[in-house]
Amino acid sequence: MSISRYLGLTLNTEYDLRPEERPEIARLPIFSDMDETLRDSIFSASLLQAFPRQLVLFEVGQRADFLHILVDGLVELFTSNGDRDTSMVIVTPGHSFILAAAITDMPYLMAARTLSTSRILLVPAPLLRDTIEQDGALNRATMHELAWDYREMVRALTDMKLRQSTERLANHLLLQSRRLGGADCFQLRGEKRLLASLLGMTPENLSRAFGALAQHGIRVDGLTISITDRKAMEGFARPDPFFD
Amino acid sequence: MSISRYLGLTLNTEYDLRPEERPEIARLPIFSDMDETLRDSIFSASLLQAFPRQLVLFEVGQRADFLHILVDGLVELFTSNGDRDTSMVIVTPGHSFILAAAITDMPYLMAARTLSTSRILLVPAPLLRDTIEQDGALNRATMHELAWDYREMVRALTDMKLRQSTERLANHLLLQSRRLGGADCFQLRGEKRLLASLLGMTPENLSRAFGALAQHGIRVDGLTISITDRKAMEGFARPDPFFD
DNA sequence: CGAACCCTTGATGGCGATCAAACGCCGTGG
DNA sequence: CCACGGCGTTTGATCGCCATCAAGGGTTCG
Repeated sequence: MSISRYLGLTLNTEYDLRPEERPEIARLPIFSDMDETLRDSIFSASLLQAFPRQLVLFEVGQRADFLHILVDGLVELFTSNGDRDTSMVIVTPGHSFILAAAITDMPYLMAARTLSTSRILLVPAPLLRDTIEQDGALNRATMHELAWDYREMVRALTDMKLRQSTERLANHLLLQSRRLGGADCFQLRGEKRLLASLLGMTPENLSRAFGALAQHGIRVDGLTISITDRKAMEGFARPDPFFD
Repeated sequence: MSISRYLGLTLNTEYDLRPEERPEIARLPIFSDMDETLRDSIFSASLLQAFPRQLVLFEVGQRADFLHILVDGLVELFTSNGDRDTSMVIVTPGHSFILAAAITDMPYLMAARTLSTSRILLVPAPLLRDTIEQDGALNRATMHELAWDYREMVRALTDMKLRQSTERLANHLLLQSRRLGGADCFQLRGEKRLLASLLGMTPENLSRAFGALAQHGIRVDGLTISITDRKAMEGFARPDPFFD
């Protein structure tokens, strides 16, 4: 099976997983606890591919022939409605994507594009489904990842339904800070227009929302965010203790 | 283990699963293909409970001790933000709910209440997790249900981000019609205010949206919906071929 | 019969989208 | 090296969708 044919183009960055690369991939959460023999058989049938930035990996509606696992780089999952489109998830290294489609053998509900140069492991979906049934650890890991993705979607939907845009931004920033161990200063990954789309707003309003948060303990300089008054920030954002 | 203690109240409708009820439950999609011995051991440890309508089953943040499976009735999953709340999912008979929380052993992200008198099977979460690892069919069924729930969430989120309220209503009605085999006339389940909350709008605007759809081939009489001009309806709603 | 409660309809206001223009940054090409 | 053009961001002005507030009609239930 050729990935080039699957993608409809030829890239010289396509190759089978090399032996020296396997340990790095094997440490990913989804594979780390599984049986070594089965893991090797998955790796032998998988392909590690490097993609340039801004490349569309697949479109909505295609069949999910491969589970995608982002080894490094950055990937955006997005959907469109004809005229308008919106980004749904930002995939960070070490995470799989379109797991639900690969497991149920159904068409993608989201399209994917690389935001930066990315290396992606492509695991044939039928092999994944077979191996899941033979290996309890892989099974658990897959289930957990899927459950986690589900919870992220629940959170994004409640965010969209219950909060207005500036509150969404505030909570997003607090969450980013928390994920970096409570850092008061950090960098946004990617352009602001991407963040705007992720939060369900326009770039113009994101800009205004950043301005409004200056009153609540946030300073912005380009892509670097500083939380100057965490108390004020939390008072404005009212993060949910179970979600955020 | 007492469900009454778990719920913090005593109801005379609590009992272990009776032998004559097992065949009915065993036909549910999640159990239908699994090993009979394991299924019986699950049933022996589970409880079938009847709840009156408008009862809150659990709140956000509680630990997921049981997987819930709705045998009959109607259940709403909802979240709140302190002052405001919104309904996230309507659970119909034959489906499990809070599967993600039960599998990952994490707190509920959504609360649940019965919309009508409901019978619910309560499966201890640890037993579920153990049995999933022993039974491939249950494993597959669980994974599929979880993946399906995920896809429903993706759909709801894109709906909220890309469409305005009247379009969401129109597509919801078309989808209901499709799920009933293309019926041109059907009944809404539950009150309209519930539908409004599910679609992320106020009851007032839902009413106005129904009025606006009169121009596009919809007639409403109480809870009965008639699609009088399907072409016009689809022209207005522009359903996505992969989502809707 | 009255009291809730839901649904509807109208009036008003606010949040956020759209349109428009200017600024800064960075690439290329003269 | 500088001029130019493209693109992302910012800021301002305006418009539209939708929430809110308010009131009236219908139904259900005590």
